Amino acid sequence: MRQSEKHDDLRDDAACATDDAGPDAPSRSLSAADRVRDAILAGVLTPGSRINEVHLSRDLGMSRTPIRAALHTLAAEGLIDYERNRGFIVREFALQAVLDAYEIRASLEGVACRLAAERGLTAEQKQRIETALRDGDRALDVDRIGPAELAAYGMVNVTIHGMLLAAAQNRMLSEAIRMTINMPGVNTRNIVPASPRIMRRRHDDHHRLYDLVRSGEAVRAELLMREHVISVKSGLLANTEQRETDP
Amino acid sequence: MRQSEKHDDLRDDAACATDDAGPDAPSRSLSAADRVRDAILAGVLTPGSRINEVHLSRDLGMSRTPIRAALHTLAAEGLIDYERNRGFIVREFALQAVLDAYEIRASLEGVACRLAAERGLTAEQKQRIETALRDGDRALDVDRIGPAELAAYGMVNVTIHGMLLAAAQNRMLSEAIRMTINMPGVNTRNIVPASPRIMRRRHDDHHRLYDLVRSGEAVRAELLMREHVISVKSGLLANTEQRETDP
DNA sequence: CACAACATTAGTGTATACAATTGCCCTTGA
DNA sequence: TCAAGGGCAATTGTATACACTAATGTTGTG
Repeated sequence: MRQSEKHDDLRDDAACATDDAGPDAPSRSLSAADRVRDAILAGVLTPGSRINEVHLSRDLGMSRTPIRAALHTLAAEGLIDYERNRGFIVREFALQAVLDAYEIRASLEGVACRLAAERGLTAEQKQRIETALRDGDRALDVDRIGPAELAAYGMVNVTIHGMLLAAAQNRMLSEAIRMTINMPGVNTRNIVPASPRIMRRRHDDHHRLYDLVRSGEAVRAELLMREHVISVKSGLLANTEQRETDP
Repeated sequence: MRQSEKHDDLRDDAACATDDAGPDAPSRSLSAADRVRDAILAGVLTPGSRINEVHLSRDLGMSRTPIRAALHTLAAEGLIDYERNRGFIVREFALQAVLDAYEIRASLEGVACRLAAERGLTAEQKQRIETALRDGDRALDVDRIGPAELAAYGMVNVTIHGMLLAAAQNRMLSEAIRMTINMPGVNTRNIVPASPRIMRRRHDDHHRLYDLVRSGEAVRAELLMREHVISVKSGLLANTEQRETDP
């Protein structure tokens, strides 16, 4: 079958999954969920294609039982669709859906930021944010922003947004935001390419957000965070349009 | 065992699950997910208690396999927690979490309303909303709002919010909003008790929301919907405080 | 040649068996 | 009396077998 070839990319990593077996090793179904999720986000499993449980179980070196559990989890997360007696299908996300996801995320992170401002930051959160802010300053204060600086700034970005989200102290909020990030095409880690000027402006937002949250200016913090995230959407949109007319 | 007694309430319905077996019958795991979800939302399965797969499978008249699939789904939905080798635990929601859920929902429904205003309503959606608006007018235009009127208004409420959400044409948004509603203590169906004056004001919001969406005033629609949902939170909060000091 | 009915096969849905882990109770010793 | 340890029961994790559904190919007929 040619469908099994689609899963070939997973097989290599499969070997290393069976060897560890440490006491804290995640259960197979959890590891399977992570593996399949990564495969979808990385584009290895192409949207619209059906997921064959037998092949997948062979490739991941486990039986169908944990596989099915993982697939049900991913279905509830919205990454794959389930049809009775037809199994699971990798969900397709239109560009419009991706753009909408930024709207949703902007709104949610805005709320998170407001709650964070109302509830305050722990000493550790403050410290980690301040460190991240300095790291960001350093990464962006160079003539040429190379891959190393980009990677560093990516971590800075994750840390700051993560700390503000943690300060909101609400799990549902975290999960909803994760939904908006866990979709093909959206990825905090892979920073959308942007000019140094825009990146510095975004990082300036981080400074201002921190100041607003720390001083408890909840409404302003919410609005700025919304704008901050939406600007990424605009950048993505411009980038996409450019890419379409480019080649 | 005393744990099995906890599931007794499920057993009665279990009988009718096995008899139908129509061609369009949902798979066991789906029906199990629905059943357990309802049980949690209805408070039959108490927060904090562990879910015993064997007992549950007996009570629902199916094997553990579809049960486990259903539980994984519910875990991804956030209704229950999963701990490796310890199984599933009904999640507890503090009052603060419930209140936060309203904030999240307000924000999300606001976005939905904005998108609906931008994207427009279909003829059918318009018609169904207009019908619902009239039904609501009729239900509230009485001297004494009794259980029948309350139930009728509940359906009106669901229809209007549902149509506006559908008009937003975004699945992730729908799913995220469902998350905020599918939690114990929050329930669109069970309208929070409110005075006739407040109910009429809320329904007036519905009229204004429809007008704004229909005329494409996206920003105003978003803001009004936010306020509309938040007001329910305030009502709930006042109600809870009153109930605590009452008896 | 087109098409429909059937046979075949691939694939999902569920049940059951067994392995592994956890939690509990009882014993034993200080 | 209490703490530590060990064994047993309960419960979860995974594998496998089988039933059932859907898809596919094949063959016979108009």
